[in-house]
Amino acid sequence: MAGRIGPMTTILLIEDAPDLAAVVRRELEAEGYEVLHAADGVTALQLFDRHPADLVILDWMLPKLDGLEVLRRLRAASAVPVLMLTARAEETDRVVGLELGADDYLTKPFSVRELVARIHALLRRIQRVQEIVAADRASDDTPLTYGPLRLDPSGYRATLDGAALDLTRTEFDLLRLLLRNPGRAFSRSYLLDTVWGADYVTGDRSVDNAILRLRKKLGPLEEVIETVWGVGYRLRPEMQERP
Amino acid sequence: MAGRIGPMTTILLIEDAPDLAAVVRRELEAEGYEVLHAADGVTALQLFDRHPADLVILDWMLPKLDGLEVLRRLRAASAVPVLMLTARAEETDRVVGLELGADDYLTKPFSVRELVARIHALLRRIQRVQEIVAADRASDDTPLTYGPLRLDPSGYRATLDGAALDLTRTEFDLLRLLLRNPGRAFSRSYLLDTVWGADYVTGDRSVDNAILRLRKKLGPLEEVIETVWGVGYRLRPEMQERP
DNA sequence: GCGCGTTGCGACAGAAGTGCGACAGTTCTG
DNA sequence: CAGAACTGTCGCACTTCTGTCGCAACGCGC
Repeated sequence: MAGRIGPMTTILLIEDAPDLAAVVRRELEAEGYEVLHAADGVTALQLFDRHPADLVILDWMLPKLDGLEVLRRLRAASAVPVLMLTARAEETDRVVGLELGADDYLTKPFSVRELVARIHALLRRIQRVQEIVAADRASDDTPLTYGPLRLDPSGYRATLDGAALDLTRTEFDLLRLLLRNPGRAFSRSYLLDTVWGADYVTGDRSVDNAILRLRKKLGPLEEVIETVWGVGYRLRPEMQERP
Repeated sequence: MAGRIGPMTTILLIEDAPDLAAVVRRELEAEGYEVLHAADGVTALQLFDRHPADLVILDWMLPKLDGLEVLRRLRAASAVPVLMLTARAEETDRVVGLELGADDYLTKPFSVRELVARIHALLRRIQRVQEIVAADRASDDTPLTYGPLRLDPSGYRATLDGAALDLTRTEFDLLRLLLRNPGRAFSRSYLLDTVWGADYVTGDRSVDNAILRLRKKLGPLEEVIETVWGVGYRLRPEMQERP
């Protein structure tokens, strides 16, 4: 098991079956997580309100408020990563769950080891995003250039061939992220997490549109934002100068 | 189905009924597994100590040490996947077993066919967990090379002799997996689990076709993806340079 | 050599992903 | 408070991808 750093990671477990809940709790605590437990949806939401967790494990079938509704309400206020537990019979439903913003799901019966592995992976993913965001926010007032394009983060100003480019904040942030990582492909969800913010909830198509609008403003340079089919977008790597 | 890859997968069968044990053993061996058998709990633990198996089939009712106790002691030392056989269908027993870390259950009487299916599923699931953990450890943005071939995972970009290779996401993922493990043979089901995703349902021929398309795009390099007859595919190990 | 299971491969249709215009709700601005 | 700017959603067309199918070719055991 890995040692935790800083404040303990808190996991909210929403599960009505006492036995299963006990198993999972013990296992997670053994892994060094702090575990909060709620046996029904209403309690869960109240609990989350008072103690925001870093991750939520959510059973699909719940008394009072079913998992789907809990997810919906959670998502109304927070972008906390959610792992859903579903029974095999509800196969089709899990699609709905994912669409509503669950980050992962596990089908019962599952092995606790798998649950733990997925939680690790999920938290790691989140953490990575937060690090990027932090690094992105911090420092870096250095102007960025890409061909005739110039971005001045400190003044939130962009110019193309010396002429001012009128970018909105979203467009600017998006372009800045791309310019900082030329050649790297970003998925839509990644962009949502970093540019829009980890607790902003919206659909994938927002990214499409932001890209669309950004491309338009870039005019002849629009093609430097490449579409990576099935993945996301990428800034075409600046080629080496040569005679 | 397809044969096994690499070193043989070993299954420890803990079952006191001789007839049942014989049937199961025969069936599993026909599937290409190596089967160790113990008729009671004490023998089983000793055996496991000397020959760690890849999976354990554990009968609930056993002489000397009952299944639960065996499971408990197994778990004290190992995370080996365990499939329990129980005559009782009651939920409570399942929970107790789950609590102790069994990974799956089968209620007697069961069909051997189902047992085999579940073993396959279980092994695949475990493999997937390891995959998740591994992927989690190595964020792997390191470019991969193989002769004139170059893969940049972070940019989802591939080049051959410096020229861009237009690969699909699936093709890219597939090639990346191969490049990460040159010389290792992958079965179709493994590829389906890792490249396509463990819960994606499709036929084996999808893999064939993906390989076909990938080979085409590789042009003169197509032959580096070797067919391992009756098993799957493999990237031909890169040979040492020589004049 | 024969038969059987496996693989290669082209064709095709359906699925999935994307570009883009239009619109409406929200926020900003004067 | 009205108008402008911004941004998320939706719908549609279009492109690209990919699973399936049928048949041919191949490998392997007998």
